[in-house]
Amino acid sequence: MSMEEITDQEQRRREKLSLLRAAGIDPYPARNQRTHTAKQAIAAFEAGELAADQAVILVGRLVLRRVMGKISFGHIEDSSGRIQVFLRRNDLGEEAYNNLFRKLVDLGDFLQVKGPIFRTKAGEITCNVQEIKLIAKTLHPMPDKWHGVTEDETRFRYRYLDLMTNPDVREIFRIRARVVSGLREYLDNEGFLEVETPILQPIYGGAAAKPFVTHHNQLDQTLYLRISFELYLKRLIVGGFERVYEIGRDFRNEGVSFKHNPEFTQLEFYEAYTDYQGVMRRTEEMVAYVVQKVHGRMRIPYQDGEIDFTPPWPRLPLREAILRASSIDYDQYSEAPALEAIMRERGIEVKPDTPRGKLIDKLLSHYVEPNLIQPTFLVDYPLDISPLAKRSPERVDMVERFEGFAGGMEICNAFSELNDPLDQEERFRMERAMAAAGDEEAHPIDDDFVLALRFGMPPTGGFGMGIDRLTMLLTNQRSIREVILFPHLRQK
RNA sequence: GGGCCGCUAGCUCAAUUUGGUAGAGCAACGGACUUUUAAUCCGUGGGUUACAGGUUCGAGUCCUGUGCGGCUCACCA
Repeated sequence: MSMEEITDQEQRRREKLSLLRAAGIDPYPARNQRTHTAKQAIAAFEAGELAADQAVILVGRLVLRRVMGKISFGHIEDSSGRIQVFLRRNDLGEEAYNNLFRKLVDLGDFLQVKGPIFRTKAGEITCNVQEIKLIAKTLHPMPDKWHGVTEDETRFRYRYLDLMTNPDVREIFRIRARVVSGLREYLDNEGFLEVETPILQPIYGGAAAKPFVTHHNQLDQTLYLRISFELYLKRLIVGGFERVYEIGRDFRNEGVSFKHNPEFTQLEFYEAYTDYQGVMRRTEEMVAYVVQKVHGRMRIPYQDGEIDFTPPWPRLPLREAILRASSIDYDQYSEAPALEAIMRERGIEVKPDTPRGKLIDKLLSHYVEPNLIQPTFLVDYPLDISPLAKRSPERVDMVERFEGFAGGMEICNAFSELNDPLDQEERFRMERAMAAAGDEEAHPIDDDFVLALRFGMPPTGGFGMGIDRLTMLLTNQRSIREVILFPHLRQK
């Protein structure tokens, strides 16, 4: 789309702008009037609340126009919807009808119209316009009135055009807002305190990811955009809040794909005096609450099928899930090289010297994740990819952790939080060893966080969920770009 | 980062199997039209075919490179 050059069509609109000004009409007046939205006017008419000669004042964008000589029909659109307008030269006069509406008003312009509501012969509820006022002139021609814009690049880069012409897209973002408010409502009702923690962090942590790096000029300090909220929220549990949550943006300096955007919205909550089992129950209850609030039912369409969010969701040990899907029992391969070898035999690309936990994670995403369409919890994860989770009492190499899946995607991750400061210190040392061995996503040591744990943190369950992915599920979208208003794109 | 696909008028799309004057609908402009529904009818203008090279008498079409986008693999959530 060319935004740089002035096309002949835009040139004509600019000429109209001059003609309007010459006629003493302000094309961008500061004020307008309005008595009803389009939807309110239609509802009031249908309810018989409007007298036959009672004028309403409507505003909106002119989106369709049918000029038939001395009468015209059109549709104006506001955020509540569209309403038909009917204009007659005999009512409006030559000046307003011919010189303004027919000659100087274009599709896309914002209008204020005043007149009574009636029903046409064809049965459409319509405003019989007696007065018309231009309240904002557009200069660029609008997208096709029927097809709108369809090319993804145009839709994302100029999202306003997408929203302007595609009602389904507007609906996605209305649902997204209800998802977020539903989560807040659930957590607020359960006594969770909403908090805000630093986005600019001197030490990043709480996830395995590469950060964005920035710099504070005056303090001459390196800062990282957060990759999670975890370590700060746990400090608040140490401080005595028992239930806290944050909804906000995380930043990860990694690849972009249909399910990854460099910045994405995350919900994390931490709850003292519970464990990962308690968090699992809360997760299915919370998601079910949101699904019910957004859709009014538990079964919703997704891709070719349906997803049923009715709790309880199946719990399946990670080892068993992988065993079933691949017939590989990773407990039979206690050393990474052996596991690596069998994976190579199966034709899975594996980098040499990948740690065992990462191999298991790869088995999960390769064999299991795409097939987990119905909500499912996988439980009991390897310790070496979970440096902040509490050890399983039964096995030293496992932690009390689960991930939730639906629609073939991971949507959440949670565990019994590690609150043993000395164990945490040791885990950080293991991460440092991995970093030394070349793992760019190894968790950096955070001594300040360990200090907080030394002051004592109660047993705590913690949880994180990608809001974008939950929204994908609840709006039946296959790409994260469809649920982020301005997804990341390369500069043109 | 690798592989595959795409980019044509303001918008949506065409353009005979290596090639022969780049078209349509909507939108715009001029005209007709007092109950239309993506109004209809008559007429007119609008293009550096993403960009840069190359092959050819001749390139939207074939070749090479670049940019942007999509899918996919790798990486990840």
